[in-house]
Amino acid sequence: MKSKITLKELAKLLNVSVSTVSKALHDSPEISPKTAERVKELASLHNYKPNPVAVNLKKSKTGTIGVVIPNISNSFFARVLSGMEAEAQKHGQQVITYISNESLEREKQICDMLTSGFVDGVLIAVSEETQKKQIYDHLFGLLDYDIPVVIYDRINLGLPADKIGVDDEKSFYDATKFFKAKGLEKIGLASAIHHVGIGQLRIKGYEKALQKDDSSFMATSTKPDDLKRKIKILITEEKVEALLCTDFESAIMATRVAYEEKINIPKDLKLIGYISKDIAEFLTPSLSYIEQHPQELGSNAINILNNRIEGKYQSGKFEEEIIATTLVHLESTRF
Amino acid sequence: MKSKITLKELAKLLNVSVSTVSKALHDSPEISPKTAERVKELASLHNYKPNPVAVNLKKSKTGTIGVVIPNISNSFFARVLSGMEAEAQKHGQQVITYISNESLEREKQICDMLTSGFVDGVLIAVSEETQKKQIYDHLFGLLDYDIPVVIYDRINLGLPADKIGVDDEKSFYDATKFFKAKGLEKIGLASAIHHVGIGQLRIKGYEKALQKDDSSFMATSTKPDDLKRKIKILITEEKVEALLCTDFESAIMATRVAYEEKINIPKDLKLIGYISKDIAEFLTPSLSYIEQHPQELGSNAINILNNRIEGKYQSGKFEEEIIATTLVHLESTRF
DNA sequence: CTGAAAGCGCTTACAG
DNA sequence: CTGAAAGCGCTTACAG
Repeated sequence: MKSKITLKELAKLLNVSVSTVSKALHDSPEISPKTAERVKELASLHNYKPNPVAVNLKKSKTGTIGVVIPNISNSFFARVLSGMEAEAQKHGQQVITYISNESLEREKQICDMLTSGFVDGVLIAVSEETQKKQIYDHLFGLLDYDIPVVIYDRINLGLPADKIGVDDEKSFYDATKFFKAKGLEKIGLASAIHHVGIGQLRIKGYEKALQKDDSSFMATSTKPDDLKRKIKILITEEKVEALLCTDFESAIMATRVAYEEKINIPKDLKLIGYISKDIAEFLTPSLSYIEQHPQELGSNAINILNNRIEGKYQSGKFEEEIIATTLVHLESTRF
Repeated sequence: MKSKITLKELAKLLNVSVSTVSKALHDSPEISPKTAERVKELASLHNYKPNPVAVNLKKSKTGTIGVVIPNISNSFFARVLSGMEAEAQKHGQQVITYISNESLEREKQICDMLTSGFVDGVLIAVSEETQKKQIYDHLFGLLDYDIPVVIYDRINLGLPADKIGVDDEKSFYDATKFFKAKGLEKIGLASAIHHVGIGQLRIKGYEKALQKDDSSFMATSTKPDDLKRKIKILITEEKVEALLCTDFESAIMATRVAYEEKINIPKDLKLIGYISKDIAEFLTPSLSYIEQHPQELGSNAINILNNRIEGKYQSGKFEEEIIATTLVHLESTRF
């Protein structure tokens, strides 16, 4: 076992000062080529690596970014995290992950802890509970401590911070228009997240796309049984020709109801869901979905945060980036 | 904005020394109650929190744990991470996430970086490529630097480190026996991960459970089309009565083939998959699955690592914990 | 009971 | 070109 060697030990072995070693390893022009050579040789022989904790203390930064995730089992957030991690690596930064489990209490604890200075900046998607109760004191707490914060995905909260999100409204506007252009008249919507911001935006897009004389058909509920009942009414009684689903639960539930009621997808019912690619492609039939480009969202979030950290943005003015979605057609929208 | 206050500033305001402040905040018996009181009051007034980077430097530790994940979109690993994060929080530790994307090269970079001392210990599930090529030098690199490593989930590599995994072999042994007990004779297996350790263990469990005179029926391939073709043969020509699927891909593919061939699940074909609860419950029909208790795996992994870090285990002897799986029956195994 | 000093491992302005 | 010194923010053995 090679125990980690320090600058001091290296200096002693070389009979030079610690400062000389440090400068040599940083290619300082102050150091003679000969000395630099000697130092580097021994350093690489001993596999010297500077202690990051010491470097960070000296530089008054941590080199890490805190990411707060409401629910990691949600494949969307998992992919966002993946994009963040990849981008952070490029900048030599570490990603510390915190999972709020959609709980305000947990989110408060996390934010509170982050004010101690564990991270150089924070990326957060607020929990459902936080959105519902609209309590944002803990976020202001971070801002008070001058810790840069970028809000991602769930961005319509009116907070004074940089934001990056997905074009939720337009995605459903476009999807609805797509069906109308195909001549469908009864276009429905199902949602288990109608009570949260992103759900509302998607619904808004749907409603905007309908003409004044179009009726809207909505099945919304957070309770599976209730949602199922409502979707069943839409499909069997109202006989909608297409259904837009704002989330995983409602999309799967719609598939299920169609299966149970022997409604053929896509012949009798077209379906579009807000679900992730790996699942959409594997469903039976495969489900047309709205691609949100989560990895891109993640990597861009890191970049916005880093720009903020490096003072590249004007203070008091906030960035807001919206990522365009893509409607991907699979079997469930085959005409 | 409250800029972070330091011990030194606090000391100056109180007209005492830095040492006194530090001791007072740590409830040292050396300090008079009166002074302690004064110090704590001012500290809480200014919301003082020790700079974690400085504390860590002093204590020669980082307070963080590195977690290497092959694929975060895999819901199993997402849940494992969630369990790790929750447990780490209990110990006041931070989780730094690294995603290898099943790439040996990336995994090497990560391990190499971790030797610099970013973390107190590492939890790793090695990538598929690493397993296939059986190159473990980078892991020995970590061990050389005396960084504690716990290998999770993909544990049958013969490496000198603590391990925690799932009882892959027994899970499929039990599942096969279950079908046999129900009187089924043609029990098949489908796999897209037959080339990696955990896949092999699951297959082994299946084979062990078959009597000498039972035939085995296997459809294995990493290529979707090829796998589909083979599953189709099993279902339509061999007419297996039940199918055990070792992974998400094969489970979904089996559902799909059954659908396309108009084979009714569970009437004509029983299905069990190694997929996660949230997906299993939502499929149509819902898919009986093997629960691996990923969160428990995650939290136990943290505990093993911490025990190792704290020297609670004998060095040179390694822990190996196996978590028992549970077979959860949903619609696809209804008799 | 309080404080000066050393030190964790590094970087960098300054002196020589 | 090299090194002594100060300092990042903290903790703790030691002296008084």
